[in-house]
Amino acid sequence: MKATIIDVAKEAGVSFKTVSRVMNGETSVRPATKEKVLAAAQKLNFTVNSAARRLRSKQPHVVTLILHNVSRSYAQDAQIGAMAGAQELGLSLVIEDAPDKDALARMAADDTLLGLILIPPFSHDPVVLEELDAAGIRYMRVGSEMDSPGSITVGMDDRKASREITDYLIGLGHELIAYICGPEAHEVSLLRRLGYEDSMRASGLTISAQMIRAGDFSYASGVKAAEVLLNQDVQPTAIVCANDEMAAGCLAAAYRNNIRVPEKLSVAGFDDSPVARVIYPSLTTIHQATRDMAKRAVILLHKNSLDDAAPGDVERMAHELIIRESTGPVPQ
Amino acid sequence: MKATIIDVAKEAGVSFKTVSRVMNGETSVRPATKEKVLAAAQKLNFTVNSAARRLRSKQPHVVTLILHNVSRSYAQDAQIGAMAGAQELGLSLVIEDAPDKDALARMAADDTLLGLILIPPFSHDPVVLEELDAAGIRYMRVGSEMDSPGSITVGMDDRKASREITDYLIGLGHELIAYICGPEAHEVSLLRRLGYEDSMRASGLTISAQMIRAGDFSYASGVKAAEVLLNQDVQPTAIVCANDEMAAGCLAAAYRNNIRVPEKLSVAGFDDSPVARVIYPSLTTIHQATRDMAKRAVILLHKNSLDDAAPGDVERMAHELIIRESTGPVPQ
DNA sequence: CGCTCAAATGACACCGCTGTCAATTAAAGA
DNA sequence: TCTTTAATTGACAGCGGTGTCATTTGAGCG
Repeated sequence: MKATIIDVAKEAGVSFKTVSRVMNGETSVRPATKEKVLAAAQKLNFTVNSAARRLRSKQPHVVTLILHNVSRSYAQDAQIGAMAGAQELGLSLVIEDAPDKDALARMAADDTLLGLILIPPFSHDPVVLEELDAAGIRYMRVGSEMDSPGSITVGMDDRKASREITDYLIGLGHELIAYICGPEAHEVSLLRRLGYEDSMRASGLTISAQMIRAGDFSYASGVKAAEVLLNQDVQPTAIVCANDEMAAGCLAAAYRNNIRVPEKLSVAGFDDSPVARVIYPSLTTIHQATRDMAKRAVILLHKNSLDDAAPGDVERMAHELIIRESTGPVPQ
Repeated sequence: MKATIIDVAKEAGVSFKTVSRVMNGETSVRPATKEKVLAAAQKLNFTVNSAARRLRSKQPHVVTLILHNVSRSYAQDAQIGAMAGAQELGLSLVIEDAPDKDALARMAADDTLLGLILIPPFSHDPVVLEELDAAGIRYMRVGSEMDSPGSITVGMDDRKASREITDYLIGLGHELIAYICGPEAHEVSLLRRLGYEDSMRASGLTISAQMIRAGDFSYASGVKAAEVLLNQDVQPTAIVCANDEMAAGCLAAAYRNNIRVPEKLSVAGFDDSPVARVIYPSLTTIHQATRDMAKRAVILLHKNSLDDAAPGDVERMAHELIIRESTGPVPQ
């Protein structure tokens, strides 16, 4: 039988209300008392019954993660990270597909809802954000830099990371470096492209429109863009892609065109998705801690609901340049 | 404000206990009364407060998914599927790393625990199963065929699927078909290899020890096994792998040995993991509905806890042969 | 038509915790 | 040392359901 707050109270020789206070970290408990209670709780292996707590205190405890394309690797990572965060805090995680007006209204009326976790593309969709603000629904954005009144974002420095990976290629001697963009609707697409341009500019290399191709994060779009790049008059010696799937597409295009990677062409990705490791050659890429970001977002959402944090903040997680086999020195 | 059982009772003109009965599907309620209650509940948009229900009725509501290597694609899929099932049933999902004796004892004592979901390799580890049986912990296995007293399994027919994909290659004219196994500790490894052998035998092809190589489901082991196969005196024209990652490794080895796939060599995988689609050439493989299996496992666990289902059952989910670019006719 | 007995319904306690507010204690000031 | 006042602590109700058991209802039958 599981110990209750009353058992602990008896054991510690205080009223059960005091135990409750300690368990909730309330300040008005004398240190000595607190100690006693904690010891008793430990001894009885006590943990609060969250069902009872939820029933009585009407504090919201549901975090809803809004997902659109569940199969994408970052969506999965976000889900897993968010779940870890929720589990740690004793919150419930609900996964919801892009909610319609009706669902929003229901959410706004739901006093158990702590808030939403938004990942791209929702996290930087002005329409969505506006609707949420209008409905008075709290939310936390993952992986977006765009400011929005009253919302915090957990992200990474996409622009800087993109610059780093381009810098790395330049360091290898490359000068004709092409870039395959993500979809324009994604804010990160812009940031990553800007990072590439920052790097090129800083090294005095020319940024040519011919070397920048549109993509949409899909493998197929990577293939297509690379085919164009590899068959134009001035061919790149390196291609930086806005994500790993498109980089995988580049590799496929190179293979079909009999261009060896990395001997004749270097290819870089972004995300460090699972594919980066099991493709040949394995991808040089940027590792992004999507899971940690999502987890952190849940934690912040929870904290935020307690002590109203500063709005408009961005919390940045570290990224890491992962060097693998798909990049090498510029061919002679 | 959310409607309570009492509101519904008033609206329907019955006692709140009757409403409770209806909400729990108890039989001793007259159809006419039930109708009234349901209508009232609908009208007030009522749903039971799960916190209150959990508090009072001490029925277990926690499902724990045992995971070891969270990053594996099937582990992620299992997690997402299990979560979907839990959400649907209003259960809580907890993720736990390989539990030690201590953790097991705690689980056995935890009367909120509905049961465990086990995926490979735990799901067919006799030691683990025995410990669970001894501790009296209910569990549900995903993707394992091995019988175990009192447990049900949700799986697929690995052997048949493996035979199908080999049959497909034979249909393309291949006769020298090699096989790269999964780790021996995994039961599916055995089943999949047997499927390959079934197919070879049925077509009157010789099963040569030289053509069967050990692997461990990792990319690296796929590379290694393929290197051996592609450099021995009698080289295969097709390689069947026990999973996609090893097939990706084969592709890499083929590339390094200048063997074009599928022109000179066909490669088949198993799982239809995300990598199968974004690799070049894309992998012919077996699609396995891991998510659905895990979800189903949760649902069965729940049902099972109510009406003690028949033990030792296996519920099979459909699989599908996915033909992509990595396989082709036998070279002339 | 009254009686019996199972089926249907209701009354009420209580699950384990938190909110409210009153009671107690200790610290500080007179 | 005795108030005064703030800091601690405790008593008690009640969150929204379910379990137990008593009560009412109505179908079947003599």
